Amino acid sequence: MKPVKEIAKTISASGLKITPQRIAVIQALEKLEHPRAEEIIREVSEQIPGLSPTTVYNTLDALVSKKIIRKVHTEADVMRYDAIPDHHHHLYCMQSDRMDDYFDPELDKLLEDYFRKKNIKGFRLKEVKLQLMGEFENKDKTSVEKNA
Amino acid sequence: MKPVKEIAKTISASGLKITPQRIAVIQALEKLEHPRAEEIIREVSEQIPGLSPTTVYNTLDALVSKKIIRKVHTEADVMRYDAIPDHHHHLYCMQSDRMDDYFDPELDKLLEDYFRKKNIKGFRLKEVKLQLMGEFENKDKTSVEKNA
DNA sequence: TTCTAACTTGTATTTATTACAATGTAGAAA
DNA sequence: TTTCTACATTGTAATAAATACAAGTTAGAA
Repeated sequence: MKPVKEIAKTISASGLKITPQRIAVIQALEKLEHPRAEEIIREVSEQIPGLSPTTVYNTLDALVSKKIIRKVHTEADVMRYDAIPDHHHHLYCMQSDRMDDYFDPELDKLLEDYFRKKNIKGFRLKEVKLQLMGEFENKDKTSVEKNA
Repeated sequence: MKPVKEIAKTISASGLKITPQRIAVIQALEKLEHPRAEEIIREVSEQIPGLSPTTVYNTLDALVSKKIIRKVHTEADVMRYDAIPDHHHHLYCMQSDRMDDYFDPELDKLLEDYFRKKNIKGFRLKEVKLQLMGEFENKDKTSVEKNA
């Protein structure tokens, strides 16, 4: 676990104020593995009785905006559905929340070859999904179609 | 848009019963782009007044389990956080909801080269995130560490 | 045509997250 | 060190996505 001093420095360097809550949140983030907010709240509450869940949400948002931590696995907080069951990836723009399909058999082949050679210890790989994060160059939904 | 007949056949072939609600949900899925449940509910409600949101959720779950459609962008419905701001990917097991970090500079290099050559029309790519879906071979959290 | 498992509905809950007003405090400036 | 204020925290309440469940309905097999 990182020393408190170092954590404090990181917080301070980003322009945020150092508070016991923030330090504890970062410590929890390091101790737990990809925790959800609720787990962090539970963990931090042990050290800081009377902690408000709102504080944890605020803190997480603040840390994310300063790029000290990341949100993972999803950018939007809701489930989305896809009518196309064939294997494909997604282009996604966080600003607009727009998502387009991306087909690229050449890339799939490349990845397949790569992971056939590379063995990930302790993990049986079944499927590789890519999220291509970026920005769409115009608003027209049909402009990026089946990206060949 | 696919003809109703074909949609009906797909539903039937999977062992599910053909209902107006299910056909309308699939049509909505094709019309809308990666809709969230709420958008589907709104769309389908126009054709089927008195539609229950529960039906849409049930239908989506049924279609997903039959692999007629997919859930995208997230498998769990909650936000998760990551203390490591460095670029890395994730190993994820849907069954256990376990997620591990995955570092692979060689792969990143490969992808960087690939996308430098390949220009995605209408999209300015900023970051490539991989979700490696599969199963962990044992329950020990520390067994898959910094996967070299 | 009958019958039953499968499906839909509607209400009530649960749970994650956000809004907001009041209070408290970190840390810059005096 | 003390003061001061913008930034943080708290707590309550509201919102919204998703689920549970009991009751009624229907697809489609027999």
